[in-house]
Amino acid sequence: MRELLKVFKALSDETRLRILNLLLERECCVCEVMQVLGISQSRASRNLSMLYDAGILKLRRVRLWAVYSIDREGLAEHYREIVEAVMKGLEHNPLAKRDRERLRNTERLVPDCPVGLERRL
Amino acid sequence: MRELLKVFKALSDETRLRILNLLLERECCVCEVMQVLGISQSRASRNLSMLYDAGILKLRRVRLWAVYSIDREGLAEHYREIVEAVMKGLEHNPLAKRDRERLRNTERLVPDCPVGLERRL
DNA sequence: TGGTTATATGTGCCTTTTCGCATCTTTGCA
DNA sequence: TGCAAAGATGCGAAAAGGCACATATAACCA
Repeated sequence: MRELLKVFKALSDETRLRILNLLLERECCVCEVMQVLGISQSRASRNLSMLYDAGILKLRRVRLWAVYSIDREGLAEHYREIVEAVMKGLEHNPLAKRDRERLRNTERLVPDCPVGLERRL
Repeated sequence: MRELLKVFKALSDETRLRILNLLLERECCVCEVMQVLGISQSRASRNLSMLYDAGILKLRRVRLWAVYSIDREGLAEHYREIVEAVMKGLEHNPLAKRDRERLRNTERLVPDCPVGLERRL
């Protein structure tokens, strides 16, 4: 019960749904999330942590970066279905579409250098 | 996005997960929920309303009773999958099992008379 | 070693959620 | 018509959640 609750609580926040929406496209580091969504660094970091603590994300460290992605292998099957439901639910949402587009227009930060990211956004 | 958020918010509360757990067994009226879970009338009513407002439940009125059940037909497919995930997630949970058992030991209230319910609980 | 960058976290403030209690509404029945 | 039972709801208090800001930590590099 506690585990299930943690997952649902993790998913009942707009910021975190927007983050998950990005990660459904591809893995992201904290600063990509923060810049694509236009939110503060602490906000991005903390919300990613919450999704991580709920077991939805996994973390890979590359040099200075913390690269988060959806933990499809680690997730129990029924949780994976919940994540799929998020994808379907956000497929046609305008804000989610815009976020995905902004992410696509952002050059990969990891494992390469973030030079110039500021300028592009 | 708002719709999805509403569903997840509806599911991120222990009381409401316990209610959903009961309704996965069978339809219930407010006073059954309240007595099986051992919670106040206003709490049962309000939490059922929240699940209803999120589109997860449907309502049928029988005489004085408000009989709630999971709205499997009305739910979009991906939401139905979320509800299934709740079922799988609570299958082996001790509290959820105990609740289901208490519900099974409760004689149907609707459409018959609730006489003696107090005594049995 | 010292500075820079990416991320994590402590703190305080504000908003939202949840609940009990009391009250109101509706329905059914005498 | 009047009473009783089931459910809904207004309200205030307590708890939980989310954020910005400041600061800490850790990795990398000159």
